[in-house]
Amino acid sequence: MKTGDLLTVRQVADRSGFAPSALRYYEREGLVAARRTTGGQRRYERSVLRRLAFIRAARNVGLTLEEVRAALHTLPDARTPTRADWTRLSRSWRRRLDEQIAALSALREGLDSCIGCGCLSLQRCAISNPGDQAARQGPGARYLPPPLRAPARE
Amino acid sequence: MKTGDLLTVRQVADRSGFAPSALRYYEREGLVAARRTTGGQRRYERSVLRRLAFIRAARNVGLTLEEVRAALHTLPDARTPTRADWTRLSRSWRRRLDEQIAALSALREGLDSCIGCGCLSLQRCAISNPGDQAARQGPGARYLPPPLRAPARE
DNA sequence: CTGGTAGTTGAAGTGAACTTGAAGTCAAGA
DNA sequence: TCTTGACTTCAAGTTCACTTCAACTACCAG
Repeated sequence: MKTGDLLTVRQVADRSGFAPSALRYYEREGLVAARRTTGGQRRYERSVLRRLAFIRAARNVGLTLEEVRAALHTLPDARTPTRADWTRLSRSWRRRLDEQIAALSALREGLDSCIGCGCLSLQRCAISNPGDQAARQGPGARYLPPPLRAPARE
Repeated sequence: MKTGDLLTVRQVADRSGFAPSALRYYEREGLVAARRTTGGQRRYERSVLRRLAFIRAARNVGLTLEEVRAALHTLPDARTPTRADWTRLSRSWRRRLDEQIAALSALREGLDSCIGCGCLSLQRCAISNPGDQAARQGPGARYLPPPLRAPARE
């Protein structure tokens, strides 16, 4: 199982926590790259692990793959990204986290004062109408997607 | 457009913010109920609005429809749910919100101390491994889904 | 009674993020 | 060299929460 300092797909899968199928998918989507053996098998550089850590972190924070791709495209192709590169990338998450925490806190406030008291009003409820975008006139509020969950255990 | 005190699908859609198609979907899924006219058209009782407010709130908090259905099934069929019924239902959200906020805060801590400093480690990073479920051996960490977002504006 | 808007159904489509399956190829230890 | 397990590709399937479509029917103001 010696492969110089290049990693097989299984090794990367084991160390990153992503399934091989996900790694192939990410490659198709341009999120990670791999070299090939003469026989066409993937061989990953070690730096892909940090990249994958970034991807997982970003997903956990709630970014879509599209956003992740955009972020990764701001990294230099030529050289291995430095600490400063990663720091710059992660700065935008900080803001996002702050916003998400604020949103959830608002919801919790609303829970105490609104649903907790039983008023659960369509017009004013902070939970059914977060951010006080109360009773949108148009086509009505769109889908507001899923949250951060505990990692699957099984 | 007078319909006694029963509401048409359009009226419910306008007042709840859900599209008619979503209302039909929820009915198929057993989340809301409607009576029918002799011609087969839906007529909703006013109480469906509170039920829908509950559904939207739960979705915003991040519950799946499956979980919402489970929650709604604990409501009494016979009588109109009381404030106490709704309060009981919403209590579990409180816990969920607390957990989500805690998770995000942990992520933010991790951001400052881990990615912020450039260490971004697969083994220890609080962001790529939330809750310190570090480096799961098995099939690897599963998909950890999207966040709470700002409501669509368009 | 007529016309037009609003409503009905069932089936199929959407999009994100992958997974699964079939059919075949490569790598490496014995 | 053989064999076995790891790997390859491409296409299709999965889940969630709906939306869209086609074809048809109901409701009700005039």
